[in-house]
Amino acid sequence: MAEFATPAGDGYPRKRARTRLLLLRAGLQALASTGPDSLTVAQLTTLAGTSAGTFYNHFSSVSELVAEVAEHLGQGVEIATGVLESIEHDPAARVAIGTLQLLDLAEDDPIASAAFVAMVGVLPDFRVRVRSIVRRALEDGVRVGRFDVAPGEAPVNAVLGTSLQSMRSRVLGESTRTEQEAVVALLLRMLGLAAGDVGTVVTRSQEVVSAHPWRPLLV
Amino acid sequence: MAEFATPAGDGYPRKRARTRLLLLRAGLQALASTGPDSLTVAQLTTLAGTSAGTFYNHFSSVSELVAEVAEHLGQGVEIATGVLESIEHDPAARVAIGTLQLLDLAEDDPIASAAFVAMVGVLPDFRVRVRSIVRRALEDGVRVGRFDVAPGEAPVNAVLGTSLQSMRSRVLGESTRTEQEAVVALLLRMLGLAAGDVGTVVTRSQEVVSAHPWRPLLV
Amino acid sequence: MAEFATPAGDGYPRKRARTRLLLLRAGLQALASTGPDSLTVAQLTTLAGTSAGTFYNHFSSVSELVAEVAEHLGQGVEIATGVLESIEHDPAARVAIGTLQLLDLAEDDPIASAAFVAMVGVLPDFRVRVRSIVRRALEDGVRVGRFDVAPGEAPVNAVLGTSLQSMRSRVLGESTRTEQEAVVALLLRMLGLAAGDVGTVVTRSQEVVSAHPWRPLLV
Amino acid sequence: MAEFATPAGDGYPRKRARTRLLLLRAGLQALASTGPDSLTVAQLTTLAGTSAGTFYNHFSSVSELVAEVAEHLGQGVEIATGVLESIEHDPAARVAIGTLQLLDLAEDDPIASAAFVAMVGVLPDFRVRVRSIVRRALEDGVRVGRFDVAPGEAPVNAVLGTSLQSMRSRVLGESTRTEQEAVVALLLRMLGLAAGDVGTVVTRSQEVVSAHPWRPLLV
DNA sequence: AATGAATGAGAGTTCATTCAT
DNA sequence: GATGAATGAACTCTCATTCAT
Repeated sequence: MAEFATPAGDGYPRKRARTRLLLLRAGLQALASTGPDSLTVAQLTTLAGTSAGTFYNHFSSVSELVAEVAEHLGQGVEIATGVLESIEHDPAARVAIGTLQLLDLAEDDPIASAAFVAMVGVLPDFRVRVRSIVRRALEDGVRVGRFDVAPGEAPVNAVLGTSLQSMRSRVLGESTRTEQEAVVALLLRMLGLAAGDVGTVVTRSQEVVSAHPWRPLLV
Repeated sequence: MAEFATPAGDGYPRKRARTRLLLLRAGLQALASTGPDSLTVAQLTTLAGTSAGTFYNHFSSVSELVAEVAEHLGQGVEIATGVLESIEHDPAARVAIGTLQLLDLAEDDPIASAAFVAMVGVLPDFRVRVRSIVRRALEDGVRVGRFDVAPGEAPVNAVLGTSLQSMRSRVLGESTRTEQEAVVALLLRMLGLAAGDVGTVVTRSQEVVSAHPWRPLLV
Repeated sequence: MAEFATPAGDGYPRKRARTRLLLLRAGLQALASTGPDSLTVAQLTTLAGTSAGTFYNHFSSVSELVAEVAEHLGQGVEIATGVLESIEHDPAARVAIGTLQLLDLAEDDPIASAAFVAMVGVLPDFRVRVRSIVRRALEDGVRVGRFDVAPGEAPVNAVLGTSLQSMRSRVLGESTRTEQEAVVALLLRMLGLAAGDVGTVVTRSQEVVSAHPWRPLLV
Repeated sequence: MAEFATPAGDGYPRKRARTRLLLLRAGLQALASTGPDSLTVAQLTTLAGTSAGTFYNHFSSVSELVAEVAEHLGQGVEIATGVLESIEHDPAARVAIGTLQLLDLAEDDPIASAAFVAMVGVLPDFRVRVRSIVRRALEDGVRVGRFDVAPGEAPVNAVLGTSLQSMRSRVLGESTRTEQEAVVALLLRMLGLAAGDVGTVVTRSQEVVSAHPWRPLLV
């Protein structure tokens, strides 16, 4: 599953931080299978191997922990986006790469994937954040003439909905890994990328993803 | 919101049936804002204007009620699909019409829409049912040469994900009614419908939907 | 199980009485396995094949029904005692016969037996009634010189306790039918019956019981 | 009433153990007046002065608590039996002493007595345990020639039934303390102890009981 | 007379939260 | 800082009881 890096350093602060991380990881794991409202403190502390009292030493409520998990994940996505923008200037490829990274995540870390999908569906802040990233990528694509879509939420919903549904489908075992390329090709065609470019972009994006896999590693 | 028709007839059975419907309606309404696992009997009975004891006269658990709501809704979708198949032979138009009906629902009955979206996301049986309908429509389109997609789950996920995300987006107030056509146009382009046909199909589908609005009215 | 005789006659009163009997029988049956406090209306009406409303047409509460069952049973025991006094003048034999009748009941009608034992343990009125019968028999035996015990509750408790415990033991399958005679012989020895008379009394009592089996048949 | 010793020691474990004991004591007390199936958590926690949540911190259900009370009591009886065997070698005296101890309990701790009687009547495991003790004592008496009864359940039922009924009778105020000796004398005569020995055994047993009173003190 | 739908009080059980250790 | 015992509110479910049919 997604990992929260254990902080280095020593002494008390280090132990405290470690416990906090254990709880955040537990939160991510729990969110994979349980809606944020059904999450219980007992569930979290069992997964984290700590006690109820300790939980409240770190968070004042479950929803606070959930918010923090979302914050970490949101930052992770934005950081990855920043990296992507610095290494790939073609917006079409960026969309393809981002999508492929998400689909890869569904392969390699079903727990983090399920949590990610659920959070987009349910946490308004997280949802806004992810949508903004998608929207910006599409606008870039239109601006440089790679995409042909009217401004608005329609293509955002299409890209986001397709990606999330494909992730969920993979996590649930409905679809197979081999369909990843097909999904990306459909998205590019939908966005109006010239038909002759679709194959090229997909292929190149695959390579980039191999070199830059993404994991929602949260500190 | 979606309506459950009040049964005619008289005497005890009628009263019993009416109460049951009040509870089912309450269930649909509650599912719009609360995950199926967070639903409480108190919530349902408050919405339905009955008492806890009465709830258990009709259902043995909340999840039984949820299953029944899902069953009703699933049947409603299938019936609507049957009607659609009988009045429209172009699979591309059928996909467009179905999508428009869902987007219209998001306008006219946000509660039923939200519940519908949540249920596809969370209830396995319901999910399978809806996916089957989508898959069949796409296969029809490919068979008659209107769509150009490889078999598999990728296009199912794309169509379903886009539609659901658009519905949710509309319910949440993120997007506007005027983007409905854009969504459908994107879907048709994604499925490989000849570019010149997209506009025609969208326009005609709009007309059909005006004449045949859909409401998940459950008996 | 113990039977409540269905009243003859016709018209409504007859039907009403029949329903009442069905409920009383259900009560007896239920008391065999459930303490009077754990008895539920639903249990009774299910056993009786009627509805909750009907129950309240006949009894104002479960405890009223229980009291009525006890009253019936108490009268039944007293009637049987009267019969016994008229056909057998030896008090020792009367004690033996009464005990054997109870032990036979444990064979032939475990349900009525279990209910009987439970009721003596738990319903004060019923308990008093049964104890009085035992006490009178013992006093008679002392008066005519068959028994040799001091007045008081000690022998009443011994006879009653031994009989009830033997019944329960038989109902639970702990002991066998063949031990009936042994129980009676122990009782007679305990009460001080001349050793040489025990065998004779037991044997003769067996014969009487064969000719006069007892069933707590309640009208 | 019977006492559960408060554990010494300190810190958390001690408090936890104390609460547990409060609940067990409450269980014993409640069992004196209520059948095990009618016991409620509210009843127990009121008696124990704790809250419902606390109850479930210690027991997963009422029946688990009941089982534990029975286990404690059963062990108490067995320990007392062991002591008795070590201090008194005459089986007839042992039976007399055991009975007297129970009858004394009815004087001194009506609550524990009532619970004891109810438990023998209703809890299979407890019942088996107590019967075994009685059976063993009787077999010993037969083996050494003090008792004259045929093997089987009949004398077990007689001794147990008489003792329990006498206890109950005393608890209910039907009989008096002065009848204790009479009960024991009846039992010894019933078991076939030589008539001339009965008085001696009773007298000596009284003395032993005075020196070794029994209380089902449970740790 | 019988029925069974509705009711709400109460029982069992869980869970967030506090606090002494 | 971590622990886990205690708490009570909230939830699920049952059941006695009423009443319109």
